[in-house]
Amino acid sequence: MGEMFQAPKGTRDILPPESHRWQALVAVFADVIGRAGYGLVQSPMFEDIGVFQRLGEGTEVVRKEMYDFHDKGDRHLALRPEGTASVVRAFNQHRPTVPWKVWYLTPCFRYEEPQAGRFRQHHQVGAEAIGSADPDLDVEVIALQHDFYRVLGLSRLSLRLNSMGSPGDRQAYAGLLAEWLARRSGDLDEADRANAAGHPLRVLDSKRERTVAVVADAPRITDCLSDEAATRLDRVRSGLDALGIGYEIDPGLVRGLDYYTHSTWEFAAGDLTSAQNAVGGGGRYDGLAESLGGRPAPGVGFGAGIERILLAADAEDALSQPSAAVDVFVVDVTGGDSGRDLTFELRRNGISSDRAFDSRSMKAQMKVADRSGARLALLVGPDELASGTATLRDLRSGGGQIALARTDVVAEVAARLAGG
RNA sequence: CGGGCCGUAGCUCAGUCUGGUUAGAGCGCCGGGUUGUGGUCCCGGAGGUCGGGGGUUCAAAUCCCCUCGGUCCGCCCA
Repeated sequence: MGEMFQAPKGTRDILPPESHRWQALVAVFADVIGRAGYGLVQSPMFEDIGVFQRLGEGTEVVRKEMYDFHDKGDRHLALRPEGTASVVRAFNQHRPTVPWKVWYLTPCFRYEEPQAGRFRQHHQVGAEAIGSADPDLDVEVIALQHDFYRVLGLSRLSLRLNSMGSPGDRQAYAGLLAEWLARRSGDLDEADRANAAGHPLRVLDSKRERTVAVVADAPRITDCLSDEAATRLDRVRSGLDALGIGYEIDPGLVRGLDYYTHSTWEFAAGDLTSAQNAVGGGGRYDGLAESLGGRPAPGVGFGAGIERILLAADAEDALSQPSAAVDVFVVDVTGGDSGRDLTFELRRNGISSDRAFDSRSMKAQMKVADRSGARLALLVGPDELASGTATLRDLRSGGGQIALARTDVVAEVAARLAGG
C-alpha cells in the first residue's frame, strides 16, 4: 500500500449519517428563503483576487487568511473567503432587474489555525438583496435569517444590531475615533495600536482586555449618525419590533468585513463558549458594487455558518438527526434477478427500497435488512421463485409474514406503508 | 501567529511513568449455532510496520530529538 492520504488540515469529510443533518438544515433554509422570493445563485468558488480584496484591507480575512494562488495562465486567483463578494460581482456582470434577491450555499476558505467551530474550509448559507436601499429590505433579510434559526429549533440566540451610517458618516466617525484613540494610544493593548490610525473601527472589535477598557468610553457611532441614517435605523428597529424580533443595539458591533454601511448585525449563540459563538451576521453594503467596478447599487444580506449552527443546535439539543431508513428491504437468495427487479419496481412506484448484494446467505441478508431500518422486508427464495410470489415480512412488529403474488407486491406494500 | 493537551485495530480506549516472550479489551464487521428468516444470546474469525523519521540500548508502543496531524485556549471570525 502506498501513502495514505487524509483530508487536508482544517477540513472535514461530512459523511452519513451526520450529513443527513446538513441536508435537513439546507432544506429548511431553501424553504424559508425560497418562499420569500429568493432564487439560488451558483457562482465560481474562486475569483480574481481583487474581488475579495475589496472586502477591506483592514480585515484579517483579506490581509492574512486568503487562499490565493496563480493558475497556469498566471492569473492571481483566490478561493472565496465569504459569499457576498461573488454575488455582487455576478450582479455587476449580469445586470439583473432589481431588487435582485438571491441565496447561496457555499464552502468558504480561510487559511487559519483550526479550533472549535473554526476550519480552513467551512460552509455558509446566505442571502443577498441587491439594488434597493429600502430599509424594509434590511428588516426582511434580518427577519428571514431569524426565522431560519427559529424553524431549525434554535431558541437561545441573541441578535445585536448597529448602524455604521452612510459612507460619509462612517468616514467622519472613523476620523473622530482615530483622533480619540491617538490620544489614548498608550493605554491600548500593543496589538491594537497598529490599527488605531489606519483602521480605527477594528479597534472597537478587539477583545483584548486593556483595549476593551479604553474603548468603553469611546465616542459612539450611534451618536454620530446623520439624520438620514438615524431615520433609517429607526425604520429598521420599528420593523423588527413589529415582527416580534428581539435585539439589542450595540454601537461597538463592527463586523469582520469593511464594506458595511448602515445596518450591521450578528446572531450569537449564548450556549457556545467564548469566541466562536457567532452563528451568522450581515449588513448593508451600499458601496460594494461600485468598488467592484459596477454602477452604484445598494445591497443588503447575511451569511450563516453551517458548522456553527450545528454546534449551537447540539448545545440546545435541536435539529435531531433525521432518519434515512428506506421503507422496504428486498432479500433474494435465488441469484439476484428478483432482488434487482423488485427494488426497481418499488422505487419506480415511489417506494424507497434497498437490497443486499454479493449473493449472501438469507441470514446475512436479514441482518442487513434489520440494520437498514426498513419497516418491511420482501423475501424471495426458491419457493417464491417457483410460485411467482414474494414473502412480505413486517420487521417492526416482529411478527407475521404473508405470501403475495408478484403482481400484487407494489399495491400491498403501498397499502401497508400508508396504513401505518 | 503565541500557548496547553493528545496520536496504539473501523470506533472508544487499556498498556507508556518503573524499556523485555507471538500488543489487548469493548463496540462494530465477517462466518457459524443441521432442516431458507433479522433484532437477544453463544462460539469462532478477520483487522494494528503502536502517526512518520532519526537516535539511545543486547532489546523501544514504552526513553530522547525532529516532523506531520488532531484537539483546545488566546487573537480573529462563520
